[in-house]
Amino acid sequence: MVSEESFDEWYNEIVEKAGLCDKRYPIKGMNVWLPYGWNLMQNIDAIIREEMNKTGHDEVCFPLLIPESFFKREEEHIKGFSQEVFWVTHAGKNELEEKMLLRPTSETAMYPMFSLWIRSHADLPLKIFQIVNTFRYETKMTKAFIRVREIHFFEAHTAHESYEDAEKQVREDIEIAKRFFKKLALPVIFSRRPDWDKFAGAEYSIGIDVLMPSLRSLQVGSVHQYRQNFSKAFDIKYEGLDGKHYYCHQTTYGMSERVLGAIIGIHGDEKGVVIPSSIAPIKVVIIPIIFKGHEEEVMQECKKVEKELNAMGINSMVDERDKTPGNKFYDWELKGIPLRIEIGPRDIQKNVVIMVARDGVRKEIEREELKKIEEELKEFDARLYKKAEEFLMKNMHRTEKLERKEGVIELPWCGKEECGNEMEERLDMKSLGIPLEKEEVNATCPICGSKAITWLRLAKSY
RNA sequence: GGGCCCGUGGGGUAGCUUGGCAUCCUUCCAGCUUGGGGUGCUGGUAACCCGAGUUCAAAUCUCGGCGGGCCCA
Repeated sequence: MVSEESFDEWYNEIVEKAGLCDKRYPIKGMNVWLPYGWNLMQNIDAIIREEMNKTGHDEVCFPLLIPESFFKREEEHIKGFSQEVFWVTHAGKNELEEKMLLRPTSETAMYPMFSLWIRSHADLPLKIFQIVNTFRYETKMTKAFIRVREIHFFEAHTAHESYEDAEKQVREDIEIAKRFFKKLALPVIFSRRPDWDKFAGAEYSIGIDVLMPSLRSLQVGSVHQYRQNFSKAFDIKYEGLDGKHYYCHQTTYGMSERVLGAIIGIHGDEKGVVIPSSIAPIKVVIIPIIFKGHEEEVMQECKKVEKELNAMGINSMVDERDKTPGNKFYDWELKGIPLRIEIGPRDIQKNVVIMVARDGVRKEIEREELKKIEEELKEFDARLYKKAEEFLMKNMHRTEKLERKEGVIELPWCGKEECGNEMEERLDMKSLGIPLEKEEVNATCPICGSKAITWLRLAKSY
């Protein structure tokens, strides 16, 4: 893992060096996705798409533009976003009769349509999602994948008959998130955000955070319970079994390319990024070790191995470029390909291949036992997760005294906003929120001294 | 919201104080050579963020814009 001090500089360089994005596009916070980076993002999307399909969500795609009148319907929501929306005010030279905005998120685009779609309890639950770009005019410093103005956004929206149904959805979202982040070898923390930091318009919000090597937390996802806040504003009603009309209960679940930012940050090292096999476009790269007089023989063997691996469903590629092997090693390590196989004349003679994992594990594998590679990929992912989890555990501190520490701190909290704010101020940290599982706290709030009712997590965050 | 620093070939830089032919490394392209951790040699392509001002003359000085980075609230 990259050291705390050098992390930010390392990150800024590596995203370009590894071919993930090009930051030279001249609009702040809008970068070009390069083929490799986009490929990774698509593979991440494919995992969440699969989870959505498994849990009965249908994919949709809403228009990018939202009329001003839609956007203005929910008061809290506007307050939260009005400072950062991009407006479309003209068509050619003519001013528009009604301004339109680029969606900063899609509640206000979707919910007027929900109101048309939902008629009776038989239409519920409604579970949809989309993966689209959203726009937020960030004034702070931007950072590739972590703080951008055009966001590659996944958002799931659901509508339910009752609060309890919506609560079930929240629990399902958490389970989806657990499976999702596990596949990416990312250990995450779920926290119920304090009220002063919840999503604009939500009843409550659950934040999903990771801890970056800089010991700052990064929010990589969120689940919101809206209760009837939006359905009342957007008139989303259904007819119940009793013939009466009720407002729906709603939830959302959102994530963005920050997930990729987290993968880069948490798994990466001095050599470059490290990609878990679950999303690696190429899982095994084969490097021919050519010597004069053996060119044909080595290349043919490499291609045979490539073909066999691909037949097993393991995406593989022979690097045929006219470069020296060492050069190729550095190249693929920079890009974070999980496994490398080296084949030279010596190996052909011994009937083996040399396998080197991106994290340094090196093995000789019998030519007949290539299928072991599948297992090696799984073990590689498992090692990534374990290492990241150890880092997180090492840097989560539960303490009863108000003292500055790096990473994530959990302090006993009485639940009062003023005490939470003072903790933030005195520690120079932000609240992540409280643990989802209730537990007894036998301690007192370090600010006011009254009995604590929960733990409050704090961290410096991105 | 407030403050500070920076912008020179694709990437990294020197030059800026004291205005006058733009330095070096790397990448890239061609050829030969080499090939189990950045092979060597030869040749080549390629840059002063944008706009205005001062001046005989601006990468260099002044102002504005855009972009990048850092710190504080």
